[in-house]
Amino acid sequence: MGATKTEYFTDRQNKLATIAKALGHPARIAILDYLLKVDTCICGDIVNELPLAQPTISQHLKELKNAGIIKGNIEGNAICYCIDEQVFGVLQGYFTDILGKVKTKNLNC
Amino acid sequence: MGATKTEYFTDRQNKLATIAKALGHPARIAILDYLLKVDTCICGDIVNELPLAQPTISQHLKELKNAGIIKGNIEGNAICYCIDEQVFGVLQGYFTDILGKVKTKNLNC
DNA sequence: CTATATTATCGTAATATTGCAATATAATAA
DNA sequence: TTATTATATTGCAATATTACGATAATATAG
Repeated sequence: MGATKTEYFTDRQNKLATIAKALGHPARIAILDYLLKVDTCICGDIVNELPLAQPTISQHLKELKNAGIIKGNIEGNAICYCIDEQVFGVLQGYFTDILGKVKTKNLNC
Repeated sequence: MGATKTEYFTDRQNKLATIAKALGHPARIAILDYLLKVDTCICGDIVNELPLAQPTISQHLKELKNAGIIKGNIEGNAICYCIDEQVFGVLQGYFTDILGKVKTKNLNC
């Protein structure tokens, strides 16, 4: 036990959960905030911006990348990270859908 | 080590991460899907809808409730759960904001 | 070649999550 | 009162996540 039973759920449910899970850590939200703040997408200074050790940030970046939230390109001896806007389109679509359903159904507890 | 260092991040970052984390499990996405599918918000049959044991579902419901994603009211000997649309408004705002920034900045890797 | 700089990976400890059986709690029904 | 029904809590085992020091890998600079 202890492992998520992904086989019991649909692809869509698993995919949404994967994206949400990747966003479910303040350091990763902070990384996205920083990526949005800087104008360039050469992001070799994320390590200096966050109060976490370099291996930890590298790990968080990897998770964001695995979930398809950011993309990374090798640029000389640095790596250029930037947000993959497609994923946010998917998420926004999901929430818009939920909001629409909630409003038309007028569910009240 | 091992615990998330929430004290290093802003309230907004922690709050967003908490909501996203709560959505980061397929069972909890499935619960939300079901809450949207049924017309009533008397939801005592979630246990029969999902392939998980009753204590597990109770735990997932608790997490969704703690994150402010659903609300629950006692209704006789059952409990009526429904989605709290406010949270989705917050999330949608966040993603709309991100999408706007990404598009105006034209970040490409 | 030898630094230096940047990022990734390995190994490991601390902590959190997931899932369920057993049990408890609370409201209603008989 | 004693069922019955619905949900929550406890306790525990299996697994995952978080964080970091040490080290590896890769590219550039000198």
